[in-house]
Amino acid sequence: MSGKAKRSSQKIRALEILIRLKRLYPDATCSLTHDSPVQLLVATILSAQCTDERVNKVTPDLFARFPDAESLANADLEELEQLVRSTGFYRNKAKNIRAACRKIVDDFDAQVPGRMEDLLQLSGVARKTANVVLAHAFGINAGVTVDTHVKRLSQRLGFTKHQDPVRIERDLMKLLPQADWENWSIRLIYHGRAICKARSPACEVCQLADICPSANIG
DNA sequence: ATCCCGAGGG
DNA sequence: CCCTCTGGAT
Repeated sequence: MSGKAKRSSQKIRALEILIRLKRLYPDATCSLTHDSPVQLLVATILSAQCTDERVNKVTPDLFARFPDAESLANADLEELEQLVRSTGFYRNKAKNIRAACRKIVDDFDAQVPGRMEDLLQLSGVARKTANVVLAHAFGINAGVTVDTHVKRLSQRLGFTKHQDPVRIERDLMKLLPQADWENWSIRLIYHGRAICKARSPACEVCQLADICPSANIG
């Protein structure tokens, strides 16, 4: 098959997968609890190498104490560290959250910027976090959110051979219509959590097994 | 490439 | 014990 024909068939397979995942997870959405763009930004920074479930356990106390960019920008670092401690990497996360909020207050009129270019200037924010904020706080499909689940499932499904999240994102952006970029990410994350687990994928009950090159049935 | 880092599962 | 969880900076 020619390269062009191969890409075309991959696109068709990707859309079929998306149809099935929409049926499996019709109400899939961002599962980080938040009341504002800055709270979503902070929750997303905290979600690095940590389940959303655990992030959601610390954010109620965190946002009760520091509800907005101004209070987070002026937070006592030790107190901030203790509030986010159980999410892991807590020194980096606390430092990044405070620094990012200081920049938001100083340079962006205390409002989370709605542009990729600006978000990437905030400490602790790279494309993954920026894509989450743009998609769920601003409704902007700037790219494909590539976290550990999207990376693993996209590889297993045969849609990228790369390891670098930026290259994986580029492959997925070519593969999918822009309107489905965030649909892809959110559904793959749900499916990765429930079925296509890192350690022991449940291929026996996976609804994608018949069109997955990595499926291992019996 | 390496470091940051806690909590839970197997 | 080892691996994984919605990564990012050096």
